[in-house]
Amino acid sequence: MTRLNFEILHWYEINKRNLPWRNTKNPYFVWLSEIILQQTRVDQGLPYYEKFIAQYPTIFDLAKASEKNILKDWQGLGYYSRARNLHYTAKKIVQSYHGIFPSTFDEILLLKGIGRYTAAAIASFCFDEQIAVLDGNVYRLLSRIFDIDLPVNVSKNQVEFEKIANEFLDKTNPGNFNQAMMEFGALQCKPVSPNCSSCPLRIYCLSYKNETVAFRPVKLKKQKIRKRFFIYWVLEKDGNVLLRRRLENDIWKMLYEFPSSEFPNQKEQENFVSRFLQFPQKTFKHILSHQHITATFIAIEDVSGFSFPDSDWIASESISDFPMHRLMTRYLEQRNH
DNA sequence: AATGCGGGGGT
DNA sequence: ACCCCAGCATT
Repeated sequence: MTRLNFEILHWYEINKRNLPWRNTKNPYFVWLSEIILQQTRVDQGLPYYEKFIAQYPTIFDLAKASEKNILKDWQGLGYYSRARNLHYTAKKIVQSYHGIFPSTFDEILLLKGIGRYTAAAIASFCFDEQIAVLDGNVYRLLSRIFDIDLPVNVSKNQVEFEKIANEFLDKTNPGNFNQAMMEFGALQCKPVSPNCSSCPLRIYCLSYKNETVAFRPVKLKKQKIRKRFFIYWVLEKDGNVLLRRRLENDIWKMLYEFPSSEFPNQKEQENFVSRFLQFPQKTFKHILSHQHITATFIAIEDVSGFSFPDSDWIASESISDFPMHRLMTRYLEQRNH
């Protein structure tokens, strides 16, 4: 145990948040929490975790649920493939493992929806395996402590970071140390304006010494944002509304929405919309990490002789039974006012 | 090795 | 406008 390890563990004992998945070694609970927390802040994921634990107390409950209901409970959290893989893996563990969660990194890694981070987290938290987790917090913390200028988002460098992380790992209690590393990154060694002035690692931190804290971790380029232009048809007839499910390999796969059309650019969308000014319209700008969507909802009451393939009439009052994406719920919230 | 996948919060 | 978040699957 180095002085650095000790300082991190000491800081953790004093500053750690009391989170429900920290009070258990049940791999089902830990797995569920880790899937929810992938690319998701604790504050955002916590209510979903509580809901899933209440709704599906065991992996058997999750396995026998319908994908539709699981997606419904996941609604609003994003990255919906997480929910589909969660369901797939629950069924897999019940059918092939008699409901017993595999207990080693190598076995856990084979499960769908579980990569190197999540496998290491479950193996170390639940089964005390000596393997370091490597998430955004740990990349940042290691980059700063050792002033590493290797880009963290280049897969070749992942091997090097894993080597460093596993050497750094406190082998006496790997699960606790892994959580301490992530908590330290999340609360103390924050991405922007880290709290160096009160940092117990300051005297050991090479990037602090070299005044490169603000430039660590190094990341290569940024992804380009795609702009998209949608029309949504809100078609109603006899208290029913037309709904369809997105089956394409695209955003919001398997979620429900109104029938839609897409346009290649803003001009074509505006030209089209302008032909329907006699109907109520509402336009939303919806921001995803990787796409900026402009969507115009056109409401036509009592349509007749209008039909869309691959869509179905749904009773208006039961629309909330269907898992939908955030753009849909934004429209529905606005419409109810 | 590079790209796509949500939504919320921060600066 | 840009970054970040308890990453992963696909190509």
